[in-house]
Amino acid sequence: MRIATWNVNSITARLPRLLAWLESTGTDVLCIQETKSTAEQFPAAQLRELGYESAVNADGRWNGVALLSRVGLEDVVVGLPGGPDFGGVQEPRAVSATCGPLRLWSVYVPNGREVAHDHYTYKLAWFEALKDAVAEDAAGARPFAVLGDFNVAPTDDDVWDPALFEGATHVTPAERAALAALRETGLSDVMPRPLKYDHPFTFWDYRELGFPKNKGMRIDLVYGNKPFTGAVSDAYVDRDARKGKGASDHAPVVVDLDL
DNA sequence: ATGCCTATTAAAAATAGA
Repeated sequence: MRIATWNVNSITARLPRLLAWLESTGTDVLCIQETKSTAEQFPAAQLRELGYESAVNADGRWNGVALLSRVGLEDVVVGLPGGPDFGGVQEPRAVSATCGPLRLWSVYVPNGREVAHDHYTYKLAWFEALKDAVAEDAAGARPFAVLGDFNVAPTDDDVWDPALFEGATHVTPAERAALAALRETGLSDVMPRPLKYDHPFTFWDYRELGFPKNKGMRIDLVYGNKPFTGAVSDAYVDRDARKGKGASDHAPVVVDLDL
């Protein structure tokens, strides 16, 4: 089975690429982030023509997540139970479902913006709620994984120049401690292979030649429990999907499983 | 070439991304 996670930066703008990518890679389950759509605008019909069912949590121009599956999609949970509000609302940043033998989450962790910003406090609270929400499944016997845009670089090796990130979000001890606490529930970071260069970056800014100069970050992660990681046969970042006109600023992380 | 930011909302400029 092949599963993947991809921050598409607008499902509407990315739809032609997304459909072609699903067909060319033969992906069975895809976790999507930043649909930037309402649930009504989500192209469920076109995806169904390709054989995928959709579980969507989306409400407008920002955020939005989804799960696509052609191996079953059951017991869908929309949202992060116990998750914090921002601006008085629960933003659409999580959806989970059972896809064949797997229990999976698609998550879009809040960015944080700046360390002094309310959004950063919100980010840490969101991580705390995520940890509590997944703990039981993480410790369970069923293959389980949280996939998505975590908006944290787990180590200094996961940014192209750690010195440039001094004092910025995505690299702070508190954010990395939140990741460690999540792993403590029984999850491990499934490290993908880079298909070029030394680091499996998953995001490159659109500005200043980020991609051609490989000024990237690894912030799109796959956190799986033991039954999940034990079934992993390969994992890689599909950097080809970041090339050319009309690309997202994130590349997909692909995981192959012996399941 | 992998190439100097993109998407949305809304009708110009603001917001968000990281």
